[in-house]
Amino acid sequence: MEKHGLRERKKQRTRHALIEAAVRLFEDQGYDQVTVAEIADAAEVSPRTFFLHFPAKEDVLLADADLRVDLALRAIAERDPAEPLAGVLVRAMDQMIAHAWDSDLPTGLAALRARLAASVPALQARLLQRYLTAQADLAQALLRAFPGRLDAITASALVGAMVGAVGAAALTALRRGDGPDEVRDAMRQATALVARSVT
Amino acid sequence: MEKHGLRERKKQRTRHALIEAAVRLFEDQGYDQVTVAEIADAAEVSPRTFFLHFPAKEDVLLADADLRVDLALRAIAERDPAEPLAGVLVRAMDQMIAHAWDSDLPTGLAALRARLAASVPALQARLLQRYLTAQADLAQALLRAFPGRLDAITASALVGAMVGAVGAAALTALRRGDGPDEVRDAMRQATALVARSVT
DNA sequence: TGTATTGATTCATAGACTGCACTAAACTGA
DNA sequence: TCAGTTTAGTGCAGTCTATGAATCAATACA
Repeated sequence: MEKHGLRERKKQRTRHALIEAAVRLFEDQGYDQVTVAEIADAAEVSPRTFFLHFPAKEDVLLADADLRVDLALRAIAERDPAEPLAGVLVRAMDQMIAHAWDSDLPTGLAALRARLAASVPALQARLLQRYLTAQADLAQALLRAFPGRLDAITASALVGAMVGAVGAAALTALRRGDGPDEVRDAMRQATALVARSVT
Repeated sequence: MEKHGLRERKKQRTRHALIEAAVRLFEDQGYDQVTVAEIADAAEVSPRTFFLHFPAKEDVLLADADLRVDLALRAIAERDPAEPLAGVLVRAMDQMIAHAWDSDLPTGLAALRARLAASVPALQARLLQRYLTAQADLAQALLRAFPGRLDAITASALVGAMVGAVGAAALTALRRGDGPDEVRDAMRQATALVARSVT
């Protein structure tokens, strides 16, 4: 999996420089007040290069979202054949929640992203959109894991309910100023709620 | 509530002209291929005027979304005190589903919007964003309607699950080419599924 | 070493969206 | 009917995101 040598390392370095510059500038001045040109400038890189690494301005803050989805997909694929549907679903969601709070918290990225995502519409929208495409993959994986038990509509409705519930719970917790632990608990509570609809 | 005379009527006329022109052009050429300038031109209006009526290009297709949310809100507010939580939720969602299939189907707007929303990221994002703000309103209404029964997290998780499930079910049905009736049934099935998590 | 990749740059351009000054038409009250 | 006020719409200049094309320069690899 690991790509080779120096070239790749350099690429990652400018990528990180862009992310770091963006985070710092966003923290100081707010999302809308910072232009892509300024981010590129702070990272000592051409503005064009920014779009070589990220398809849009928002994505600089969503760099690692795909990774989480892979975790959930693996959780579904590697299930114990005896494990019930509800258990698999909850475990997959827990993977994502846990990873979010493990990997991003130390860097402080999670807090910033949460704050910005709650207040900047463009970012909020892009985040939701990511979740939506992830939903399709998760639903398909679930359908494959329980072929006789589920149809396509039920599988996607189930995943949609999970993601929708967790997202909504997280957002309301964030909006009322809860700390990371409380937000995580709210998300877990939401998964438990939806899990009850699967008997 | 009704604003007075001629001025307001003229304003609505240009608004409708813009919507109609946009829909027609989108249908013919696709969302990305049509510029705001072309829409304005077809509506015989200045490009600047477009943004006087709609905050962004996407919103010309989402003109009536708020109306549906009001229906659901009213369904929650005017509930029979004896009606159980699950019943109120299902009824509120049914209101939105029914209205969508009554008002937009005849005009063909629903089909176009669904098709475009599935393929145009910008539109998808804006649509999701609308759902999100609607969710917050619905959750609040639900919380008010069942003060002792629910907390803020549970209320928003419940609404999130409903909207998420219905949205996902509709999208998968649309993606596999189902007709309007089948899509509506898929949405109803999703509401029933989530309703089971409320006991 | 020589050649092919490829990350990054520069230049040019499209298109969404905004601020501002302005016109003309529609409302208001006497 | 005639002032004065409001406001939908216009025109223009400008900002910012995003993309395409040509090019450079450093790395990879034969």
